[in-house]
Order: sequence, then C-alpha cells, then structure tokens
Amino acid sequence: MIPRGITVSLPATSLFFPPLPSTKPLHPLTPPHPKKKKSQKALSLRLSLMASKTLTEYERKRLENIKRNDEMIASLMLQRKAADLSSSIKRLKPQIRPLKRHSPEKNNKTPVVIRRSLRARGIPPDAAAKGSPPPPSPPAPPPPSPAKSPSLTIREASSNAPGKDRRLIETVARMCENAPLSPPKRMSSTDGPLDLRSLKLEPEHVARIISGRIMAVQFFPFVDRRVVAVGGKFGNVSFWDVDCGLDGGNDADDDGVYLYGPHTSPVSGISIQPFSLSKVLTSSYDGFIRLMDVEKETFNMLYSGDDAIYSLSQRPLETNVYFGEGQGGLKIWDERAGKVLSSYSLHEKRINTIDFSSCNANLMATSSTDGTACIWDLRKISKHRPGSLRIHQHEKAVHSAYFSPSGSCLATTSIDNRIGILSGDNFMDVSMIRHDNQTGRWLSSFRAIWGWDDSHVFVGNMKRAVDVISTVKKTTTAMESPLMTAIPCRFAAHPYRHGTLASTTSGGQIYMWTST
DNA sequence: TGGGGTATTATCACC
DNA sequence: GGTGATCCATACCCCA
Repeated sequence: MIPRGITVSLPATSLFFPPLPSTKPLHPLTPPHPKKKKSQKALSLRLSLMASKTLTEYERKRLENIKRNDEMIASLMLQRKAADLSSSIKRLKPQIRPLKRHSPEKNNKTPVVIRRSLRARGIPPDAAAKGSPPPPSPPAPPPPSPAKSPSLTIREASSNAPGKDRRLIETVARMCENAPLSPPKRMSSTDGPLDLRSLKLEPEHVARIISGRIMAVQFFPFVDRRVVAVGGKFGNVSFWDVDCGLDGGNDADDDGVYLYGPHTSPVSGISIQPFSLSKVLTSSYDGFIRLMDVEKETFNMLYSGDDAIYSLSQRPLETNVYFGEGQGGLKIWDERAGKVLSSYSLHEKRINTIDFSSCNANLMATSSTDGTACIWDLRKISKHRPGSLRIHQHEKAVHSAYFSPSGSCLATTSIDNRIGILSGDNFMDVSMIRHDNQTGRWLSSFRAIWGWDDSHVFVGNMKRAVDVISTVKKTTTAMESPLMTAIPCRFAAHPYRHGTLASTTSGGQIYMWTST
C-alpha cells in the first residue's frame, strides 16, 4: 500500500551498466594533471560513569568538549553581565564599529518568504494535500546583509525579530545537554531494511526558508530533534527547527525558522561535528570560513583567503577543517593552532565535495569539475607528489563523491548523466548508472547521497521527484508528491532518524520526507 | 591552445 | 497563464 501523498513509479527501471573494467592502476598514481552546560553535578555524574569504563576516542573528545563548554559558559555569564551593563551605555553613544550592510540589489527584489506552518496560517492541511501549492506567505524583510567584518555576533548577522535568536540558542544548548556519547549509528542488519514506501511528505514538512538557491544542506546531529541548516546563494544561512512546536508555549510567530547573513557570496558548505553540536562551520565563495558558535553567540571568521571556497568537510573525531579552494586546491586548517596546516593541489579544476570514510578516516574522497573523483590516503599524500589511491574518471564534471555509511562504497555524480557506484577491494568494482543530471544553469547540480545503509542512494529528478537508486537490486524508483512543486537538487539524511530525508531546491524550499 | 561568446536549463515575481 | 529576469555552471564552438 502506498501512503498518502506519495506516488512510487513501478515497476522500477533497471538502468545499470555492467561493471566496468578499471582502466586505472591502483597505486601509486598521480592525478591527471597534478598542480593541482550542563550543571557540575550532572557533569561529575557523567564523568564518574565514564570512568567506569574505557573511553573511546569519541567519548574522550565529547567529555573534553563538555568540560570546555562549561568553563566557557562560566566565563560567559560574567561577560553577559558586563554586556548588560555596557548596553545601557551603548544606547547613549553610536556604535564604534558599525556593521557594513550592503545587500545586493537583487536581495531587495526577492524578499525571503518566511515559512509559516499551515496551522499557523489557518489553512487546513487537506487543501495542500490535494495538490494545491501552499499560499504565498506575506513578504518578509530581505535577508540580512552579509558583513565582511571578521568578528560578527549572531545578533549582527541575524535578520530575525529581536529575541527570536534566543530560541535557537536555547534549543541548541538543550540538545547539547542531551547529546549522546556515541557517534551516529548506521543501520544494522537487525534494524531491517528501510521500507522506502514508508517515506512520505506531509504538508507541515514543506517550507520555503531562504531566498534564492539552496547550495548546501546539513542536519544538526541531534538525536531527538530535527533541525536542518541550509546555505543560500546570497550568502545567507538559515535554520529550520521542524520540532519547535514540541517545546510548547511558542506563539504563532514561532515558525522555527532562523535566518542569518554571515557571507557575501554563495555558501558552499556546512559542517557540524557530533561532539561539538554548538559549532557550525560555513564556507563560501567569498573566500571566508565562518564559525557560528551558538554558546558564544558569535559568527566569527575562521579563515579568509583570496580564492573562492567550493567545498568543506571535517574528518570524524577531528576539529581540523578540510576545504577546497580555488582551482583544485585543498587546504587543511588547524583549528587549535589557527593556521593552515597543509596545502595541496589535487585537481585541475575546483573541488566540489570532500568526504571521509567512516571505517578509515585516512581515506578521503574528492570530486572535481576536472572530470575525476579521487580517493586519497591522507597518510601517503605529500605536498609535491600528491598521489591518489584511486581515480574514477567521468566524461564531464563530477559534482559529488560520497562514501557509503559503512565506508565500503563510493557514489559519484557527474553531469555526464552517470552515477558511479564504486565498491569491492580498493573500490575497483564499478557500476555506472544512467541518470539525467542535466540541471542547467539555474539549478544546483545534483549530488547523490547515501541513505542509512549501503543499499540506497538518493538523487534529484528533473521531473520534480526524488530518485532512489538501489545498489542491490540495481533499480531506480521515483518518490513523488504533489506537494513537491520544484526540483530537489541537494539532500541530507538525518544521522539518527532513519527515514528522515531533507531535499532542497533552487527556490529556497525544503521538502522533508519522513518515515512512519 | 586559450580566451571569449553563446546555448542550455527552472523558478519566481509581476502583470 | 504569459513573460521577463535571473546570471557565481558547464560544454562547446570559433577565432586569434
């Protein structure tokens, strides 16, 4: 039985090509053209519990972080009191450093339509379920003008009503308290396979939360809450707390959407580490990497360069930042030292994605407009002769290369209308799947992401659907909904809630599919 | 061979 | 429902 609001195209079409013989030697190989708060009581309880067993690296890092956060909060309480005191002074004299606000003209022309739930707007869900698109929300103020100032407070970057930011800050703080001491668990065989037909799109899970094209999307790794972060074309970053209604006491204006403008150019990447939930990293074509620290209430600059940053990632259990800069460059930013640790030229053209294997954090996958997806062993990578472990050649630009949840497979997406599934020893078994990836100029390129196990990848469909490719059955199935009125381009899978999938469009919408 | 020009594509605001 | 504007991607063609 197919749930309401979803149409599944059956029978599925087998579109797999036979595995291709690899034409590239395994190793060593050089790329084609290398130039390229918690109370003290609770904390001590947690520590004593942890002392009773051997700590894993992950747990150790989490405890360190909690400890650091507590110290920080203690100091912040003092700072807050000082700030309260000085605020009365600020009202009497002008700001010493006024925030530069120079929003692009087009931003004023295209005001963001802040999401209002159907319930809040007094519209019965049935109306939307019948296929009629949600009525346009009243125009909201234009997105915040991004500032080039290295130091920026959350309030300065915010375009939310005064006081609204506090809700997001409090939510994140609460989630940090309940953060698990284990990393996201991938689906085990005992969980059983996810029934894709159980995925459905409800009217309250459709929202337009940003103006313009969504370039990047990421879930906060919260166990009990669905909060998604998106980065937009105008340098804006928006958060959607889908479960904000669970808190109770919220007024009708609390739509769970929080909008900020930390960048001046498109946001290319978002990274949130599970052991450091209050820190959100964003990268942009403006050459900046910003760190949104929810506890410090800042949006400070971490790194700035002359070249555009096209991709951003972090290794599991590590605070260093890996980012793709300029034409094929990869840099590693040492967060503790506050400087660039290493710089490599890995590709001929821009690096579109960087990803790390969950089973071996030394394995890094990159995808590039130069037509290749490469797997690198970070232990063997050198500045002068960066040699990749594996090169997967496409005919045209490659827009993503992501490791599967187990780390044993890699999915690549290229505008040559193929999706590659690499598996087996040294990723030498290759299946090429035909898929229309011609998004053109006005849409973000498609990037196939893995679901919650190694059996499915999700990718956009030019007919306003989500294509689900089974790597086992070698079939492609389209998930459709009348609520989906635009083409989904970029996706994120909730790390803890299996079956919760965020799909985003070039019109600023999010469609959040959920499993019942 | 490299740089410049152009075609392609979807979405949204406005009429 | 039609139309114009968008313009931060890419491939391809042509010409110097």
